[in-house]
Amino acid sequence: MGSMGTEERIVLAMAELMRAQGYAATGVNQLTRAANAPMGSLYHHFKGGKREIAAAALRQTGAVYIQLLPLLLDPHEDLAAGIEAAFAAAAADMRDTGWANMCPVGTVAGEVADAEPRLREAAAEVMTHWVDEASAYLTGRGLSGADARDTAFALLSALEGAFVMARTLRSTEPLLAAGRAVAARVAALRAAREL
Amino acid sequence: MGSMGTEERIVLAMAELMRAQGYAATGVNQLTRAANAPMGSLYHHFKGGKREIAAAALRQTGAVYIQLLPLLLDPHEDLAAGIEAAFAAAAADMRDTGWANMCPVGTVAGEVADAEPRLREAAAEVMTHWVDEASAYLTGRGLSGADARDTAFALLSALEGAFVMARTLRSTEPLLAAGRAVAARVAALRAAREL
DNA sequence: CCCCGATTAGAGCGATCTCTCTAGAGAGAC
DNA sequence: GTCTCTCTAGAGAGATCGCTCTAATCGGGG
Repeated sequence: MGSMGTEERIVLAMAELMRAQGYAATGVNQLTRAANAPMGSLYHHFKGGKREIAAAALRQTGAVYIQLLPLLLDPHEDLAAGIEAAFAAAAADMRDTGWANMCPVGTVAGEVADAEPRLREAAAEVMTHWVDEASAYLTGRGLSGADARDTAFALLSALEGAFVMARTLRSTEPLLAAGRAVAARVAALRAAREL
Repeated sequence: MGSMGTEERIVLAMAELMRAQGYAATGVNQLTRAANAPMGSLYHHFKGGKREIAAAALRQTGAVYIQLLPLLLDPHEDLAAGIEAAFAAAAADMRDTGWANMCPVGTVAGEVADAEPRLREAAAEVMTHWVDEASAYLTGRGLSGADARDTAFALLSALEGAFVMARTLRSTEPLLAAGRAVAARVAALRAAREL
C-alpha cells in the first residue's frame, strides 16, 4: 500500500474497518492507525470528518463491487444457470475467506438508515447505481426493461440479505438458496415471454 | 408501558434503539433514559452489561418476528401468491411507517458478525429459529423437507436484504421484486413435483 | 537562496463512553 | 420493631470519542 496517496489510503482503510465492524464502532483514532495517516492529514483531506470519509468509502467500494456482476455472469450462456452459479461462487468465496463480506455497503446501510441522513444518501446513491448497472446488463442479456429492473432489485436484495445470513450463520445455505430463487424468477420471466 | 417490569422495559427499549441506530451507536445512558430505568437497575438485572442486554433484545424481538409468517400466509390458498402478497404487505407497511424496519436483528447482525462473537451467536440462534419455524410452516403447506428448508433460506434472505434496500432507497420496489422471486421459486418447486 | 501553499504531525479539548460503587428505599419474615 | 434481601438511584472513575489547533516539514517557482 506504500505507493498510493494518503487520501486513498484513508478511504480504503475506512471501507475495510466499516466492513468488519460498521460505522459507529469505527473511531478516527483507529482509522489513523489503519491508514498510517496522522490526524491532521485526515481532517485536511476530509473537512467533513468521519462522516465524509465514510461516505467516500461507501461510494468508492460500491462502485467497484458491481463490476463483479458481468465478470461472474458472462461465462454462462444460460442466464438463470449463471445467476445460480454466481451465488454459489460467492458462497464458496465467503466460506474460504472466513465469512467476511467483501462490501461494507450492506453492513453500514442498515445501521445508518434512520440516524445518519448523509450516509443514507451515499448508500442510496450506491444502490441506485447498482440497480442501473444490473438492469443494463440484464437488458443486454435479453430481458425487457421492466423485467430487467425487477430482476436487478430481486438479485441485489437476495444477495445482500443472504450475505448477512451467511456471515451470521457461518453457512453457505442462504446464498445457495437465494441464488436458486433469483434464477427461478429469471426462468419464469423467460418462460412467460416465450408463450 | 407503565405496567411492565424494569427488566422487560430495558430489553424492549434496547431493541427499539438498535433497530433505529444499531448496536455500537446505542449508549447505556441513552438506554436508561429510553427505558426510564436507572443505571443501577440496568447492571443489577444484566451483569453482562450492554452486550447481554443486546443479546436478550435480539432473542426476544426475533422470536416475535417470525410469528408474523403464518399470520401473513395463512389467508392465501396459493402459497406462491401468498408470499408475493406478504412481501407487498410488508412494503406497504414500511412505506406507511416512515421506512422503519420492525426488527433489529438484520440491522445488528451485519454490524457485529466479525467483532462481537456473543452477539453474533445470539443473532445466529434467532436466525436458526426462523429457518426452523419457516421450514415447518412450509412443510405444512405441502413442500418436501428439503424444499421447505431451501425456500425458508431464500425467503428470509430476500426479506432481510430487501428491507435494507427499501429503507435505504425509501422505495417499495426491492420488497416487491424480492417477493416475486421467492414466489417464482415456490412455483417452480411445485411444477417440478407435479411432473 | 527565500518564500509559500500544501501536507504532515500529534498534543490536547470538551464531551461522551461503559461500567463500578455506595447509599438507601421497599417488602416480607419473625 | 429489626433483620435481610432485592432492587433503585445516580454520582463518578477511567478510558475513549470526534475534532481543533499550532508547529513542523516538504517541494517547487522566483
